[in-house]
Amino acid sequence: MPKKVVTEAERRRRRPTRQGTVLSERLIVQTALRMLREHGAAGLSARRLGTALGADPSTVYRYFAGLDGLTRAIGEELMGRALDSWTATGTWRTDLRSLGLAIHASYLAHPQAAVLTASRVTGRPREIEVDETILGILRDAGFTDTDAVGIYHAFIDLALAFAALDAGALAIKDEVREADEHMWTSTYAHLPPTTHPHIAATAHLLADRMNHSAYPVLLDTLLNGADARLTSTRGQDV
Amino acid sequence: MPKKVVTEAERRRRRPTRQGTVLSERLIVQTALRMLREHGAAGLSARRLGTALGADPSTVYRYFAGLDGLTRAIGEELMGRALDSWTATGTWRTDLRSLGLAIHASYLAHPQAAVLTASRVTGRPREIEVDETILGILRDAGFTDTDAVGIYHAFIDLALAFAALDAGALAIKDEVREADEHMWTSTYAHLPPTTHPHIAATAHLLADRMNHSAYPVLLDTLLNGADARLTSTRGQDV
DNA sequence: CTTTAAGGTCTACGGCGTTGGCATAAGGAT
DNA sequence: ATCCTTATGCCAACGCCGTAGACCTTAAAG
Repeated sequence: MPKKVVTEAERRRRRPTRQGTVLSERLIVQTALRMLREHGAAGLSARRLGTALGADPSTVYRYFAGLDGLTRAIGEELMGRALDSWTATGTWRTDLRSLGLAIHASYLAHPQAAVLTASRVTGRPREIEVDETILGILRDAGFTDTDAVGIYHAFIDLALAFAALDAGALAIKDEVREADEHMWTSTYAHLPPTTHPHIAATAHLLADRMNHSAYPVLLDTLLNGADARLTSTRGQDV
Repeated sequence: MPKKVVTEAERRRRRPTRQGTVLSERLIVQTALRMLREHGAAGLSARRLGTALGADPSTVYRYFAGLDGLTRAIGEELMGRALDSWTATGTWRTDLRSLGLAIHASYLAHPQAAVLTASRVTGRPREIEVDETILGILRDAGFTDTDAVGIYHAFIDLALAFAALDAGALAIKDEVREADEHMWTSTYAHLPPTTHPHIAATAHLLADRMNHSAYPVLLDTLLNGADARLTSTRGQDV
């Protein structure tokens, strides 16, 4: 890499762009998010981002090590927003549930961005903060360290996996506009009972279900399992 | 699209390529899978695929409507392989569990391909076959239609979401080769207890956990929930 | 054996990520 | 106030990419 990427904290000079805008990591990330929202996942490119910023495309490389670095920063931003929108109550189950939903919602608010970032572990500050928070909730609730780590793992991966999956579905809908939307009422509803009896019998229910996320149900299932584990452990070693 | 895409069944003439190979959807999909495995997700391009096939890149467009169409065919292939590798025993819980693991494993066998396809619903035959199978298992087991559809939804989305998430992690590992692999033993292990007490306290456990998939645990959690639901329903209306 | 059109090939377009070199002005030192 | 250094924005260019349209060749239908 010929260009040295300088971290935001060390950045000293703030030379305005030819068109007058003053760049920053924050501005670039937010512009990228806006472009993703407006023009879809394929609408984000270094060149277009440059134009949108009123700067040369290559300038972005002074702030991020390639578009991949920008992508990770976007993920970090979404994770941060989830955390900011969340408040603790002190009840572990309530807090975990709302935190999971907050993460899911934060990503789904920017489906095109989520598709790019949700399956990446970045190790950046806000992401670590989320991890610390989850582990704290669990350990404070009385889970053993082993249980806490196991549940934490399932919890965070479930949230991220469904953020990615549901965002993918949303992003496609946004782009193909209904071409895909009626899949469950078109393709699946017209399968003959002779070859596909079970789909045919439940087609009306499927159409309803499949256009919503399965995440809340699975989250509750996970929390139920954790709850059971907690009470059984309490019974054992207290 | 200037090139009319002909379905495999209607294809009549099989003109060999300049270099002698005879093309088919199947050959193209398998070549693409091999390229993905050997050169990573970025290693698949129409041009490289053409060279690998001994054909002009644009020939691919006679078989698939763009690389996106090829991608969907690859997903269909992976789903088909999962189904072929699976055998029913007649016990709903055993069968669902093994089917879920088969889907997950089939995708993870080709992480780079899975990343591209796992979050796409294609509506192609083998995918529909899987859906019909799952619904059949559940309805035959005695679940009400409503429950069956709910569990089916959670089940298939869980499998696909984790196929995508875990494949993403694997694909990155394959490419960045350990740069990312030791994240949990490097970044997270060195966080000071003062700022991140919970991560610090469980760092040794985290490193173990985070390099494995949370999918089996969540799958079992889901099946537990389903089982409970089944017995409670039986109690009610039998 | 002729005809016809399927299907492989050629060429070209516009866009992409990224880089190395260059110019200029911001900010510290005097 | 002036100079100096160097951070940071700009430019031009490289080698890729997906894919459209015209063309050509040859398998098969009659």
